[in-house]
Amino acid sequence: MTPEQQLEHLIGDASEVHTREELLAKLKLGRPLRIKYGADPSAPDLHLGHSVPMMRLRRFQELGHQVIFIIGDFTGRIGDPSGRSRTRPMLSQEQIKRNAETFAAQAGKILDISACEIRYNSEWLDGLGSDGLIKLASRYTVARMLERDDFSRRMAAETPISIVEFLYPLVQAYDSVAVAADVEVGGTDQLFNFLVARDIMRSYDMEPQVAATWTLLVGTDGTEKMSKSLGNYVGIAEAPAEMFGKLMSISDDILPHYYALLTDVGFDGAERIDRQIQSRELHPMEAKKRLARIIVERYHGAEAAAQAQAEFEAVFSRGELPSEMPEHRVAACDLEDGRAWIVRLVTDCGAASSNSEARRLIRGGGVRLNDERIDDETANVEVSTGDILQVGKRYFAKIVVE
RNA sequence: GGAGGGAUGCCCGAGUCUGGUCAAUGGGAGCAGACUGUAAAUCUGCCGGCGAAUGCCUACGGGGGUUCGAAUCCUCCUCCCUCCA
Repeated sequence: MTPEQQLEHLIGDASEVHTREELLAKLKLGRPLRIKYGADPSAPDLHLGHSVPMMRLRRFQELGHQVIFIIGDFTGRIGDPSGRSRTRPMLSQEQIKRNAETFAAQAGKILDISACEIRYNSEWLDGLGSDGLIKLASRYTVARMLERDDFSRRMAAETPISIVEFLYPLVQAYDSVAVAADVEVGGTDQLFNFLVARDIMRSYDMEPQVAATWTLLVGTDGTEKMSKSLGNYVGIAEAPAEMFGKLMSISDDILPHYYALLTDVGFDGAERIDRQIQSRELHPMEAKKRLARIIVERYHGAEAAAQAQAEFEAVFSRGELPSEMPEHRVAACDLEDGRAWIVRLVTDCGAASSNSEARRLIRGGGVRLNDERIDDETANVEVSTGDILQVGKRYFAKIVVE
């Protein structure tokens, strides 16, 4: 590949790059570039949102560049303001260590983790000292800090902004100095931080890193960005069936968005699929199944993906029972004349978190025993081994009396 | 340092002047049901906990108080915001 082709391959689908010219110049040097990616020390469960920049990192890696993961253990102790309206909880050192290990294990599903450099930023930040920190802070101004959209929004909304939040971009910028980053990649929410890093690097007489950001993946709810705390995520480590199901439940509207960011078809391919759907050549459900198949395959292999699809079609299209169901054991001595209170049954098997919730589900008609709806919350139902308890569309359990 | 405003359920936000009828109006999110393609849209119900139930417990930033009774009144504390310096 020529440097120009490499450029296109690497950042062709990025939403912002500062600057393409600089990256091209760096690629022409012919040496392995140092590609920085800041790993969140508080989110050990990676989801598809994380996979977007990571898939791009893999491309860098395939072209012989050096990927550097920065575990923000130091910054994790401060709390990260990026794109959120609330400061994060602080984490303990052991917690961070454990998270970093899960991170590496999960990231390894996307790229070659053994070829990555994994660094903790406490390595250089602990030794910085208060004078070092103040000197670092003197390299930037409050006015420039306030340019950040998140800060101005929070000022307007009268929500507090802590001073440490001003420090965070600086410290993160210092990471780039410490590892001599050539390129930093991440989501668009990181753009501000990346650009601060460019300024800070310049002030250290270093060549500024190239900042490349990709659109944030929208969550399964179709509106907010994918995040664990919003519960709209598909985890990389999730079981094939879960993954497949979650992907099938996304809104049609975001289907092209998912294709573009999560598969190799690219923006053009995603657009083509969208056109086929518009012209009714392709059923949206079919397009969604293909997408789910591709993604499950990436994390679990072709066989598991095929199985997940078959299972999905059986359970949700044809209304059959799942091939595997968790067993719910009931002690015979807890039964009266072979009967159990339906509310207890639903709560005990874990389908409801409280009796009140179980009552609601029952009243709402969401509970079935052997395919028969039970809507009386006071019912004492006869149970025996092999009975199937269903709560909502997705929860099934096989009852075992012992 | 001074002056003023505020803190309510997952989130937003009424209620506070004129104490009880407040588990607390309304919206959003969420859950279940109907319709479907486990899509969207729409419609219906639910939406603190425990109880078969009259009911009981916990909850309106925290403590103390007034009262038969407090989200609502008094008091101290904590935190946030705005303006001035």
